[in-house]
Amino acid sequence: MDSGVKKSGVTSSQVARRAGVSQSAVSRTFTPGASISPKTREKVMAAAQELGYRPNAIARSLITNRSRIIAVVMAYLENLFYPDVLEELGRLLVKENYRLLLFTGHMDRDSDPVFDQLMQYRVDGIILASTTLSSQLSEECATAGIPVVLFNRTTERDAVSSVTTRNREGGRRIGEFLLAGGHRRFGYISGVESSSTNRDRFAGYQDALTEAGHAEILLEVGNYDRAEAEAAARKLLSRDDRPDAIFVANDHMAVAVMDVARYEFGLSIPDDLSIVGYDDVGPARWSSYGITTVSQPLTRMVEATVNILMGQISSGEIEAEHRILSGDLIVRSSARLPKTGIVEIDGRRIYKPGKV
Amino acid sequence: MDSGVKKSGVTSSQVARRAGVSQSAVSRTFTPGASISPKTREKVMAAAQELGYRPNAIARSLITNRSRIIAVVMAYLENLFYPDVLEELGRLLVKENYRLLLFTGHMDRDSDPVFDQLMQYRVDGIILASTTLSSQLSEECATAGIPVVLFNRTTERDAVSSVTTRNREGGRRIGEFLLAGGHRRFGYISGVESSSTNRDRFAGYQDALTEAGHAEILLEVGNYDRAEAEAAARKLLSRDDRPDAIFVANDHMAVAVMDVARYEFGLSIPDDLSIVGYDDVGPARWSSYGITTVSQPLTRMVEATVNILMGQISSGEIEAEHRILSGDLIVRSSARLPKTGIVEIDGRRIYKPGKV
DNA sequence: ACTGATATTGCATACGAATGCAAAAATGCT
DNA sequence: AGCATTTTTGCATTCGTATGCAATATCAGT
Repeated sequence: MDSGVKKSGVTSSQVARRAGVSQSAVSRTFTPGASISPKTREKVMAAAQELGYRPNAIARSLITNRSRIIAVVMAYLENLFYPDVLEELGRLLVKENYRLLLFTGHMDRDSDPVFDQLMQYRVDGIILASTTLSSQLSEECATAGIPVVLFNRTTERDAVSSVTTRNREGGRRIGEFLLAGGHRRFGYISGVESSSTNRDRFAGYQDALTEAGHAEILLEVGNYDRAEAEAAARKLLSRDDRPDAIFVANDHMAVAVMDVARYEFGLSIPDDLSIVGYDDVGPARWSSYGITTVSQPLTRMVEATVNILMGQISSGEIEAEHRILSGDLIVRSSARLPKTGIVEIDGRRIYKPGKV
Repeated sequence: MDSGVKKSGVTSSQVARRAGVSQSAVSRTFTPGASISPKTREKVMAAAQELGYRPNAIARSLITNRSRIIAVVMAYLENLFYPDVLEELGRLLVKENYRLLLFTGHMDRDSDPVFDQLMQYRVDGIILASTTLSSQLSEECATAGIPVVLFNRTTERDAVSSVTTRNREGGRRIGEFLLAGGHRRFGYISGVESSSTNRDRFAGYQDALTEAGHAEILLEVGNYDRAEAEAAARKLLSRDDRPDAIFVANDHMAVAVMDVARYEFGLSIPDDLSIVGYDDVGPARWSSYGITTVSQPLTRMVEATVNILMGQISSGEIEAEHRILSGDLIVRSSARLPKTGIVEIDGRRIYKPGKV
């Protein structure tokens, strides 16, 4: 019943006794850079091995005041973009010897419980990747002296760090692309209207169109939600002046919109209708969709996020930092092609007007 | 500089001093069920409010020996099934006042670092939802006295709890369905061959077919991976004796297989080729795919998982428990229909042979 | 008002590891 | 060998909270 059983209640003191050294020696053996002779380290390691000892991270954090835990708040896993982010985050954080505490679920007005828990676990940093999150939460965290990074969104007051892409530029490029493709009636299916990402993408789109004299954009709200996007698509597509080009605020919704267009309205894409998305998420690349979309450089975004956090954690300086990356308009088959401006780079077709 | 700043280093002692009570009183105020008078609780609460105090969960776990953290190991987020699981897990665990520590990434042979970290953080329970995980890890955890639940997989030695669905039955039903649909040449694209889930699904499929005299199944390995599934599909579909029905071990791969069949081989589904998947994950329901598939009752699976964990944690008894749920064969449009056996329940079409 | 029972409170200690400090050991140098 | 210097070691304390125990306060009943 207790042959190999090592009901991990093994403490450093027990190891110390077994190895014939002090508890400090054990601690130092497991603390990189601590002063310990090879000989005692050897002894300690042996004893630790036998007893199945692992340092208790909880106790350690208590005294070091570092939990080595990063909280990730993410309320939107249906959109594959976020699982991808999560996976990449996991990879990087592990490399930095950090753990990932995940908080999911929409916590609209009711953000307090989450905040409470973040605080209770004394996480070393927080990544907010939830578009629907009250921006109040981020400020609270920042006030509490915990490094916070907004992922793929910003707030007006830039008191808190963020990592984003040039959404406005992306929206503009989409507008230009559709104009160059000879479209005449433009639609937009929005994400959550208050989200910075949505606002910027739309603003850029609008910029391009109005400059070209196309003031009118048919707008419907999709809230980044599949079902709502479908409903929005139905509304747009049953109009008499049905648009011949729709920019959908992200690929997650664009996929739904394409399905509605094809299977409910019998439209042929891109002949009857062009659709452009945003994110370049998995399904956008699937043959059934082949969505023309603006890519978000996920890996680099995650790198930047982790980088900011690590910097702030080690320096203790929490100065808001804003990393803005850029993506490309990746040309596939969901939208009519302009005559010029498409270049091929690394096997990907990219729209770069003027730079031909 | 220190107006509202509450650099959360606030301790119970500080609150105690402020409230004019002992540290114990503060602790008791925040410990449900502890002996404390309404009056002092009031005082403590007020002081806590002012100082922005939150009990330090780390310190608390140290003494209670409960971290209220559940580790979730999940190495496969590309398959939307798992993000869905994750979201549901988050929901339920939060309800039980537990936090979710996420470990991602394939840790094939090299499972030790993960295990180490699980142990170091003294998690109260572990959910293993990674098909590629060495079954050794689970045993190690169990040995260490931490409740472990395998999610959507099992091991031979049933020393560790698990939650699964009747995969063998599901595979069999798929076989029956395809037979009833009049198919003649059967293919199978497997998941990770060593995974229990894959083995069971295939075994059931095989059972049904061999009983009907169809001994031969054309088999290719997909490893639950999109790219590999595509390759497998190409192999199967370029054969002279191309199958007219393929069971793909999960929907994640089935989607890829459909794309290859349609766009690379110009096949019409289900006229030229029937495809059946497993899981009933999001994309299976999208109009572009409409995959006929066996559903896995995700919500109930997650409930069962959390339920087992909570039971074991509170009782301290770690007796392996196996919950086996069952799903339905949901009929959509990716496979030819049999003449009989399809019933409609709650708006879903389900294949229930014999029970017409 | 007095007694006995019950509800609250504070004291002191424990949890497991990290670390400043001083003692001890090892090392280098002449 | 003798001394100075560096490295290693152990002691004692600390982190923030929970809790057994004894002391104190509260209350009900007569």
